[in-house]
Amino acid sequence: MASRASRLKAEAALESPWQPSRERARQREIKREAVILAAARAFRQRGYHHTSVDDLAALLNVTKPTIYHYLENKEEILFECFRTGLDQIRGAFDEIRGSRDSGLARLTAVMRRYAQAITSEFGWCMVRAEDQDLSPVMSRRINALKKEIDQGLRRLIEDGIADGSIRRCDPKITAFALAGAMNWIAHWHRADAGLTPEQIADRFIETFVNGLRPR
Amino acid sequence: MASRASRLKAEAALESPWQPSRERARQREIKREAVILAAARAFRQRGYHHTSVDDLAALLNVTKPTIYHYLENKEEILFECFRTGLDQIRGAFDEIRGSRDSGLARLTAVMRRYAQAITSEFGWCMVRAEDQDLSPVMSRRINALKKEIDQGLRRLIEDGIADGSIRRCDPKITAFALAGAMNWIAHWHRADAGLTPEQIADRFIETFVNGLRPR
DNA sequence: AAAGATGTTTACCGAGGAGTATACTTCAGT
DNA sequence: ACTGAAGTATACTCCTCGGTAAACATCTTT
Repeated sequence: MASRASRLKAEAALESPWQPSRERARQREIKREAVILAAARAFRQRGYHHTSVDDLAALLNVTKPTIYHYLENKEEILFECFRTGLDQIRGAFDEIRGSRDSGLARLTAVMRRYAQAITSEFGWCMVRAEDQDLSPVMSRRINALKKEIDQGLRRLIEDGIADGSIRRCDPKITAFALAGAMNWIAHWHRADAGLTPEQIADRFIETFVNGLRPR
Repeated sequence: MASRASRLKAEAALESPWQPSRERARQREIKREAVILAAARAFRQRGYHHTSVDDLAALLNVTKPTIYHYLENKEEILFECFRTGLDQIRGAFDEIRGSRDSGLARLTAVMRRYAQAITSEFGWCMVRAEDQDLSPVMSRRINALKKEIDQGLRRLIEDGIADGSIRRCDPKITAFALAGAMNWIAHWHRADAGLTPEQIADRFIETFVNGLRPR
C-alpha cells in the first residue's frame, strides 16, 4: 500500500544519486528492529491476538501510524519475529558447518544454541505463532525455514549413524522427538527463574543420549 | 452418533418415570458435545481466533444464539475443548492405576494413550490454545489439569528409577522432554497420512528408552 | 386445548482494532 | 533561508465479531 512508493524507492536505491544518508538508513533500521523486538516481547507475554498495533505503539512511545511507517502491516511484524527466531536456529547449523566433529557432537552443539534461541524473546513466535495468522505466501516462507531446520537435524542424525556416534534409529522420528522437546521449552521456561538455556540443553542431551533404560 | 442416541434412549426408557425429561437432558448433552466437537475441529483447522461463533453455528446448521443456548460464551467452548483433551490423557493415568507393572512399562502405556489423545480432534486445543484466551479462573483450572499430568509423568519416572526399570535421571527434566516430544506431535501429525498414533508412540518410546548412544 | 417449558431464529448492539488520509514537524542538502 | 523528503501525530473509516433482546416454534404436561 504505502509499499508501492517504498518498493520503487528500494529498487532505485542503488542507482540513484539521491540516496538517503547512510546514517538515516541506519536509524531507520534500528527503529524497525525496535518495533520487532517490542512486538516479540508483547506477543510472548500477551499473545498475538491480544496485542494491538496501538499497544505496540504505546510501548514504544509513538503512535500507530509511526509503526506503519516502518512495517507494512501487523502480519509483517509477526513474520519478522518468526523469521528472527528461526534465523537464530539456522545460525546454529551454520556454526557447525565444516566441523569435523562426530554427528552426535555436532547435534549437541546445535541443541545448545537451539535452547538459547527458544528461550529468547523470539522463542514464542517460533513455537506458538500460527500459520493462520500469516498470508499463504508468508506462511510458505516460514514453513520453508522450518523444513530446513528439520532437514538439518535429520542430516546430523544420519551423519551420527554413519560415523557410529549415534545408534541406528529412524532419523525422521528422532528429529521430531528432539525438536518437540526443544520447542516445548518455550511453553514452560521462564527467564527469571529456574535453569538457564545451557543447563536445560545439557540435561536434555543427557536424557536423549543415554536413554531411559539403565545401562 | 444416531445409534448412540437411540441406545441411550432405550436405556432411559426402562429406568425412570421421568423418562421424557431424562431424554431431553440427554439430547441437550449430546448437542452440547456436538458443539464442542465441531469447535475442536474448527479450532484445529483454522485456529481459535479465526473461528467465529457464527462459523461454528454454520457448521452445525444452526444460528449463533443456538450455540449460546448450550454454552455460556466462546471461552467456555474453548475451555471444554481443552478439558476434553486433557481428560483423555488423565484417563491414561487412571488406566494404569493399581497396575503392578514396572515404572517404565506403565510409562510406555501412558505414552501410547497420550499419543492417541494428542492426535485426536482435541489435540490442538490442548497444545496450541493459549492461556490468554481464557479468563484467569478457567486458566487456573486448565493449569491444574496440566500440572496433574506433569506430576503423573514425574511420578512414573520416579517409580521406574525406584524399581530399577529406568536409569537414574532428573524426573522433572525427563518429564519435560517426554511431554514436549509428545505434545509436539500435534504440530506435525496429519491423520490422513503417515504413521498412526500407536506407531508414533512406539517409535518415540524406542527413541527415549534406548537413547541415541550406541549400546 | 391451554399453559408452560424448551429450542431456535431474526435482527440488532457496541467494542475493539486494523489500517489510512492528511496535516504538521524535523532535518539534510543546497 | 529554502525545499523536499522523512518522520510523526490527529482524527478518522470500516468491518469483524462476541454477545443479546425478543419474537417465533415446537414439544410436554395437565
